[in-house]
Amino acid sequence: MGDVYKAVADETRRIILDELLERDEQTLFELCTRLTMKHGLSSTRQAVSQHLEVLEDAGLVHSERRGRYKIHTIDTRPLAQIADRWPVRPPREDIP
Amino acid sequence: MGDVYKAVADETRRIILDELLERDEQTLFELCTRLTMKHGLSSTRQAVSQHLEVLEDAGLVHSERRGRYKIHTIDTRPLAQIADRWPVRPPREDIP
DNA sequence: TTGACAGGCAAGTGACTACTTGCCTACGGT
DNA sequence: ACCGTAGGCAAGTAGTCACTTGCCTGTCAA
Repeated sequence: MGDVYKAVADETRRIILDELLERDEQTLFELCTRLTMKHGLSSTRQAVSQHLEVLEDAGLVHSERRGRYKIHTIDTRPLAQIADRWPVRPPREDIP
Repeated sequence: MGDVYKAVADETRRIILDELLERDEQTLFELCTRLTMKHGLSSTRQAVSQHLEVLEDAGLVHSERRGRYKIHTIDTRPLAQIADRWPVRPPREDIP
């Protein structure tokens, strides 16, 4: 099982998650097209494919083959461990 | 301003955050000692110092000089943007 | 004031990582 | 059957990152 933290450490992978959150169940080519069109990224197909592999290892994306297409589905649940590990609250204020 | 995602991408930095969450306001040497004793990490002082710098750039740690000591305080608030960006909910289930 | 302690600065190194390039496999339509 | 499309499989490369090493600065106690 891959590292969720390392998965979201890359900005391109974060944009892929954004894109899948906005429109779930996209193929590799759809994602490539949208990354170049909407986000101005000039990533090759292989680059995006490798990013999706990392996201899949982290459990953030699931994939399913349909004919000659590979459909990618987002799963944000692994991100919950981040919020669970360090509860968000204001820092200690030192008032002398 | 540094990258919060890159800051938590490293396991040592995550352990530092754990340690600061359990006991806030530690010096560099205290953190070094606890990392080696409690977590079995053999990090040098400079390594931990550089990690703290990354965490500070990301806004996750604030530091304050007191005499010859440097006190480190945790601030988990920058982590909220992760939960905000991708709301955690179950993935789409395909029931044919 | 001198030595010990807490920390900083900066260059160098090895490992990892994002990305590319080139070629190959599989499925579908005509 | 054949061509085009969607995707996979490496190997190679350039850049980043974690970590070390060596030396320097500042602070407190005796």
